[in-house]
Amino acid sequence: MQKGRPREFDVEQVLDKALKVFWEHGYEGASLTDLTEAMGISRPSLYGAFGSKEELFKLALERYEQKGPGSLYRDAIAQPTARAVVEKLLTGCAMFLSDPSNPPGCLAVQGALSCGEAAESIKQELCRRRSMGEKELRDRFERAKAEGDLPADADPDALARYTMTVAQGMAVQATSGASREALLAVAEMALQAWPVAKEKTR
Amino acid sequence: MQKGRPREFDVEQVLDKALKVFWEHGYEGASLTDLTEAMGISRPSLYGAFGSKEELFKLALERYEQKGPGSLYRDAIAQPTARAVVEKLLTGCAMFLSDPSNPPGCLAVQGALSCGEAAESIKQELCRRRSMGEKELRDRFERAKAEGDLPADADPDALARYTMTVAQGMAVQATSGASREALLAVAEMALQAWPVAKEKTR
DNA sequence: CTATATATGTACCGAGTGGTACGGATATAG
DNA sequence: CTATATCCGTACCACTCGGTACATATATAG
Repeated sequence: MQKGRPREFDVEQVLDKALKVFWEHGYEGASLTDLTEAMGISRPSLYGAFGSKEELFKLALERYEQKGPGSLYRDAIAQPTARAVVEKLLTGCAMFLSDPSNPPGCLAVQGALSCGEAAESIKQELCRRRSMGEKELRDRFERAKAEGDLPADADPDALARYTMTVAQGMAVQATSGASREALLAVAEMALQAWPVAKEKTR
Repeated sequence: MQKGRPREFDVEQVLDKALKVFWEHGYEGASLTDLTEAMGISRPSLYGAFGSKEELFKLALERYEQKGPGSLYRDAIAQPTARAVVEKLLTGCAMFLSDPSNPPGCLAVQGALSCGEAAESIKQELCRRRSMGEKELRDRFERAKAEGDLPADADPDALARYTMTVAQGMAVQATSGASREALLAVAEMALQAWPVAKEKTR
């Protein structure tokens, strides 16, 4: 066992509280006072356990992706067809973004979409994560194209970007108060744009 | 003519500078120091001419909508068919969001998507403006439906929300560095989802 | 000219920011 | 027990935030 006085709080538990605050107010909008009050610990305890506000945010972000988008993307990409991938992803987004047990919207979108100089690195980190998601989709669509599951003239790059655009737009909508039904309707509507494989058109 | 010492700067000119700063860094991310330096005036001059940071932002926002989205929406809604409306709107968004003479992205989306308590009223104001845009679209689509330009089973509400979702997603993409070509491709892709009038399907 | 009204620059305000020094409390190791 | 290591709470740091008091400069009105 560890030497010295043991900490009086559960790290993952207070990290969840911090995540919620960042989720609601973004990186810059969440002050240390907001955070420590929600987490129920003092500032020195926070710094002792997490290092800095920036590191705390990154840990909260990892926890966020682990709980939400991570499994969502994994499940989606595992679907047998490109269309099913997008269907799963967009309906999953609709559900997740409007989950009443979470703040509305997406941390990776609204966490630091625009910010002051101090948060520039956070902004770029979030941007990087979003483009990683886009890349995963693109790779999946490349494969679908090779498997004949997408038309030969399909553009995996454009399809991935379109899908991410809809997902990110849904995040903005959710933050603005859109209902779950509304988001699901958007997901369904977005799917109408999906190209059909050649076998089906012939 | 006005009595007293005349101001030594052009109000609209410095307002444009302020707009640019808000556009790049959002409401909270733009400090008074950032603003006054960009505008080339002192703090008391700023307060004398604009009242407060919040009022300055609202004036900049009006100027923003006047220069950009305002005419864009007007032109789009004036199109003869619902499909043409959306085509005009989304391609217009793609062009505007990636206009190299402006900061990338959309002030109404990224200006205060999430924020601290202090900016809550700004956040809600932007939210209100976005939903006004959505309402304009919905009304236009209602009309299109009545005119037989949209199928009888079309859902103007869902169509408007879908269109706004894509537009807002494009704003996030633009902020993240998406190129003009990429945004135009998204707009084109999004149009594939558009329902065709019954005459054409029969 | 004087009186008045507005703008400007300097220098400042209180409040809040992220972050920490330090002493006392609480655990294990010997 | 003592020694050591870690944690906690108070109280504080320098800095930045949005906003302003005040004296001075510059215009018009009479």
